[in-house]
This record gives sequence, C-alpha cells and structure tokens, in this order.
Amino acid sequence: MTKKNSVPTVREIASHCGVSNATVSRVLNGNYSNGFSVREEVRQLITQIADELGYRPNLAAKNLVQRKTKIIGILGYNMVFGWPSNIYQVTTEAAVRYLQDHEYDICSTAPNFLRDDTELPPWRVDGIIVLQECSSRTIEQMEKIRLPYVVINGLAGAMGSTVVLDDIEATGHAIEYLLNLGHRRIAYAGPTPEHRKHMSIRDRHDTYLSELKKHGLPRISGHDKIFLSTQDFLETAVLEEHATAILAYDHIIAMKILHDAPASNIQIPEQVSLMCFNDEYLCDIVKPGLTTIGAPSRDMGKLAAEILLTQIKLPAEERCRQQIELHQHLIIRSSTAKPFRTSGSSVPNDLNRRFSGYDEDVLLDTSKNIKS
Amino acid sequence: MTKKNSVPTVREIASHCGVSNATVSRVLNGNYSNGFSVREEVRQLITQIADELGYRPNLAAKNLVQRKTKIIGILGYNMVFGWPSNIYQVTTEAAVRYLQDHEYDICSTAPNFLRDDTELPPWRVDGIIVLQECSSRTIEQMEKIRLPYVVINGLAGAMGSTVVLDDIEATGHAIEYLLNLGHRRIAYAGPTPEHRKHMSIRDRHDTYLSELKKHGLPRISGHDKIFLSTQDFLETAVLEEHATAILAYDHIIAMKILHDAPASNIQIPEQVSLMCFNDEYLCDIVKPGLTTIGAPSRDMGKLAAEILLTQIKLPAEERCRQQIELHQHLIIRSSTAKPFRTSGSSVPNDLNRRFSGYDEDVLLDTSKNIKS
DNA sequence: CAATATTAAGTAAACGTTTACTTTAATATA
DNA sequence: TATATTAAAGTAAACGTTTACTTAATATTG
Repeated sequence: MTKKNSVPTVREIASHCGVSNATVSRVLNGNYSNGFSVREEVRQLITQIADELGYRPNLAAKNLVQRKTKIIGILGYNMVFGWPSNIYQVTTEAAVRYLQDHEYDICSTAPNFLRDDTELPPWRVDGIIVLQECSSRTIEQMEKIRLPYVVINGLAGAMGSTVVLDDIEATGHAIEYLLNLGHRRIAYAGPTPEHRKHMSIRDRHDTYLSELKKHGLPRISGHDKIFLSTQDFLETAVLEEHATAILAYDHIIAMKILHDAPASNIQIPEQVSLMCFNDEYLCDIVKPGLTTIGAPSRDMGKLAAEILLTQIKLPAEERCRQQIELHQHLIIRSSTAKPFRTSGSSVPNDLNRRFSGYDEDVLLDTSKNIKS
Repeated sequence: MTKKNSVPTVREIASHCGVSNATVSRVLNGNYSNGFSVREEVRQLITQIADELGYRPNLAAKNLVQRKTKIIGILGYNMVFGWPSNIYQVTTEAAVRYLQDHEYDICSTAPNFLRDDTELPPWRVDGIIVLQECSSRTIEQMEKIRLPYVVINGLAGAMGSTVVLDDIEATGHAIEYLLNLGHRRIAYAGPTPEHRKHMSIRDRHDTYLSELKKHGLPRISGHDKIFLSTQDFLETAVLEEHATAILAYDHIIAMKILHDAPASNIQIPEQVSLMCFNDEYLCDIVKPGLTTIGAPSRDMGKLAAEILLTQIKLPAEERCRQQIELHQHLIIRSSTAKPFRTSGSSVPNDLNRRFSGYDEDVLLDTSKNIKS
C-alpha cells in the first residue's frame, strides 16, 4: 500500500501491525519455539501486510545470525558456461529436485577469474556439488574451511565424498557383450590416457586392452591414437584390420562414426557393430539406434545430494567422507549385431536380442545400481 | 597456521596481527578513505595472515552494511535447467564478461516452486538480466521492490529495460534476398502465432504474409499450420505447390528439413532453397551450409549488461527504462540459390553471391547493430 | 481470593562487516 | 618550548534478522 521505494523489512511490517519485530519474525517463519504464541488475528494481519509489501527476508541478515544459508552451490561441468553438450543435465536435475525437497536452494555462478581463482560462489553456501571436476585450488579451499562437498564422477580431496561410475566393470560388460555376439576383432575409438585427465579415459582404454589380453584377442590399431578423423580410423581399423565391432569412448565419437561411415561405404551394423558410452538423448533417435552403456544419471544426482545433506547435518568433527561407486548398464539397440562374413547382408533387428544372451529388462533394471 | 575449524573472520585476523578489525577491513579492501593509513609492515602482515587462514569475507555481513551485493542474477532461458538447445549461450557469455569486468559477480539458480513461485534468487542481487522470459509474478516482484532489470529478446514490465531483435525488419530482408535471387514461390515453416507467445513467432509469420502481399506473390500452404512433420510440409509446399524457397522459423526446423529432404527426393538448394533464423553453431558445419539470419548475440549480452549497470548506478528516482532494438543480418551460405526449373542441375556455389545483389561483408558488419 | 499456569507478546544481544568519527603519539612549525 | 599537523591507528554504531530470556496480562486451580 505505502509507496516506500526501499525494500520492506521485518521492522516495517512490525510497526505497520503495531507489534515487535520478534513477533513478525516468528510468525513469518512459523517458529513457535520457546513457548511463543500469537492471537490468530495478529498472525493473519502480519502475513497479510507482509504479502502486501512484497516482503522477502534479507537472506544476508538471516545467514549472519543463523550461520547457515540453506544454499547449495553447483560447480564444474554444468551448463552455465560454455560446455557444448552437457551430459550431466539429468543428474543435475535430480540433485536439485532432492535439495529443493529438503528446503535447500541451489545456485551456480560463472567462475570469476578477476576476483579470485576460485569457483566458489562469493556468498556462503552450506555445501557444494561438483559435476566431474573443479580446479584444485577450489578443492583446497573447500577442505580448508571444511565445507562439505560431493564430487560426481570425479576426484575429491581428503574430506570430499564422491559418487563415481565403475568404468572398468562397464567396459568389461561391453566387451563381454560383443564377445557373446561372436565378435573377435574389436576396435576402440577414443582419447588415449595421456591426453586428458578424467579417469574414464584411462579406465575405458586400459580395460579394453586387458580384456582383449584376457581372452587372447588381437588389439586393433587406432586405440593407441587419439580419435581425430573418422575416415582415418575406419580406414585402418575396419578396412585394413577387419574389425567387426567398435567400442567408442563416448557418444560424440560414435555419432561421428555413424554419420561418416556411409562415406567410406561401411554399413553399421552389417559390416561393423558400433557401441559407445554415454547414453545421451540423441542415441535413441538416430538410425540405427546406438547400443550404449548408460550411467544411472538420476541416481547419481540424488545420491550426491543425499550424501551432502547427511554431511551437513552432522557436526563437523563427525563427518567422514563417503565414496560410492555405481554400476552402469547396457542398452541394446540396433547398431550392434552378430558379425557377418558376407558383408552387406542385412540383419533382422530382433536377431540381436535373441542371440545376445542378454535379457534387456534385467540389464535395464537400475533399482540397485549401488555397488555393495 | 592455527587449526581452528571455523571460517576465519576479520576479528580473528585482527587479533593475530594485534590490530583492530577496522584496520584489517580497510587494508583488505584497500579502503584508504577518511585519512586512513597503515605502516607497510602491518599491511603486509595483515594480507599474509589473511592468506594463510584462507580468509574470505562473509558476504552476508558485507551486504548487510553496504546494502548492495555486487551480484547480478541471470534468469530465464539459460542453461541451468532443462533447455535442450540454448540459443543464448554467446549472449550470456558476453553479458557475464562485461559484468565481471565491472566487479560484479553473477549467479543463477533453479526456480524453486516449493519455496515461492518466484525465479528470483533467495539472496539479494543488485540487478537482474532476463533471457527471453520469466514468469509474470517475477516481473511483478522486481517492479515492486524497484529492482533494476533488463530483458533480452523479450517483454518487460513498466520499469524494465529491454534489448530486443527487430524480427520484422529481418524477415523483410530475408524475403527481399529471396526475391533478388529470383524466387517467386516462397514457403514459411514454423509455429503459428496462436500457439506460443514469444513475439518472434508473430513477427516472423505476419511479416512473411505482409511482404508477400506487398509484392503480389502467392502464399504457400504450410505457413498456417504448426510445423510438425517434415514430410507433410514438403509434400504440400514443395511437391504440390512448387515452392522454390523455404523460410524457416528457426534452425531446429531448418535442420529437420535439411535432414529429411533426401528421403522425399528433394535436393537443397537445387530444387528448393532453404534459409532460417538463429545462426547457431550447427548451421555452418552442416552440408549444405545453411543461409541464416543471425542475431548480434554478443552485442545483445553486452548491451544488456551495460544498461543494467547504468541503471544500478543511478539513484532510484532517476532511473528510466531503456528500450533498444537491434538489427539482425543475413549470413549467406550454400543452402540458398537461384531457382531452377530444370530440377537436379547443380548450381556452382559462388553463383549465389555473384547474383544475389548482396555484399556479404557489408551484411556481416555488426559494428552498428543498434537502431537509431 | 490467592497462587499458579498459560497466553501473548516484548527486549536485547548476537552474527561479521564497514565506516564516520575519535584518539594517540610522533613530527613539524612557529 | 608551545602549538599545529600528520601518521597510524582505534571505537562504536549500523545493517536486518533470529532467539534466548523476560514480562505483563489473563486464565485456571485449590
């Protein structure tokens, strides 16, 4: 009603209603501890006036006295900045939903390299969720001020919890699946461990090699070079070395192969089967649908949020890091099939499943993704 | 050094250094007003101890006394939540860069419908940038507390500034370009004005109609239906009504057409030219490269940030909304060509430019995008 | 009706900074 | 030597909430 052009405060509401600011605060927060009570009419007046004035509590003041913010920061590989394709969208969504259900707000901010080389938000947060990675300086800072944090699919410092994917197991399953289909010449397309740091790069590549060794199968050239040109890769791996299946590090590489294979006169899956990690939304609408190894994205997000809130509730000295590893699962589509000597003969789609030795429903069951 | 497990405060640093908290505050902020000064050794000691303790000022306390946060909130069509393809990435980046250069931090948050139906962050911000749109409740709130805000490519309330694109002009240019190429049967593929609310939907569609009328050209069926199936659209617009050019509402629709045209045995641009709005990064790597109408994304972001900071600096009563409209520009690639009766004959790529009557360099000059 | 319990609040300190104002000691000036 | 100036700080209030503690009025009980 009144035309004050400043933001309304608790004290203003109080004077409007002829009560003290303490009363307003308690009413608005529903805090009836310490034997507090109000008459119903006063309670209604306060909420009404607060609404009329458009009152929003000054979180700064609130934080100051309560020494917590009810805000969780989200860092790393999220969407605020420059990541072209975000594989953590579903994960983030699940985490945020869980946090909001538990009365936490979330925030993310662009790293400000002019202010400081941290990625931490300038205001206090009660905890942090890191998507894949953040700078080591940021890790140091969180450790120093004992800020609870959980890293999703990445590495943490001494007191940080993690929720990671078991890529070694998943690669094993992928190879096993291809073996069961009858493949004996399996190629790998992806970055080599030297070239970037995320652990999935090493895990997937090295497990590819060790699985081949275990089964006495030959390595196919191309796994030892970074994947740059589809044509080069197909030339050596498929045309020269006669690979019958390709395991790709991620969906981006698989998409490239899928898109460029026709230009080299290579049919997928008739001539060569193709499968990859990261079950992103494109994988199922593309033709042929890509067989993938999918991560339990939603579980990752929810678990990370759960762990974080548990840590926050604990007194600082009782906190101890949690490290959870999650299973991934095969999603069988039509880009993989039994190998055929007679190239060009097309395979009925459902042959895949009939002979694969896998029951898709079992593999898609994510009800128990957490490793014991 | 000391093993306190709480976050360090100004007062702690002060007692470590044997000085008062005021001295610490002034040194750390470089605030030498009111004739303040320190001995060099004390100054160094303070900064050193602050660094050792990992001191970060409590922004809540700071905000409280300074009554500003130096934080700008980013709302709307950004990347924190569920938008599959974000056309404002470059815009956001430009805005953030400008804001950071001027000592502002930025933040974005997921709308929390459990707390309140605002999209405003829970903590105070000094200003808001809205990407395309936010809820009307949010607009109301910003107006009520007189929070400065700028809407990019969307509508604002009574005191909100806007930076928008002139879609009417741009559509006119697009049609003119196609006319100059020799096209007389031009189709339009996109949503119809009834179906969603963003002004570009109406502006592009209605200008398409009025331009056709102005030049006495026939409408092609399809403009009056929401674009759903590429096959249906091509069937009527191209095969039945012999359109020689298609103007698509956005790059998503254009991509679909480009991708599905071969299945209907339609060649682009030999049989039909294709162009669209939104010059997203896919448009230039696809084959044939898409002729587009591009927005000055970077300018939009920077301008919005500039306007916002200007408003913030002004005392509340002197603020007055700014409304800026920006030109868009043609980016000519190879999906458009002169119409050919003899379908199937391929067109040398550079013919486009030679006969288009447009000088690409001039059209790409964004140095003066602001309409006078 | 007095003592006690309950209802309905009010009071004031605290959170961590910033900053206008004040103080002290040393040095410069008259 | 007395006074003025300056360097180098210190003091305390204020920002808007929350909350432990207190108080006054009313209701209940014996």
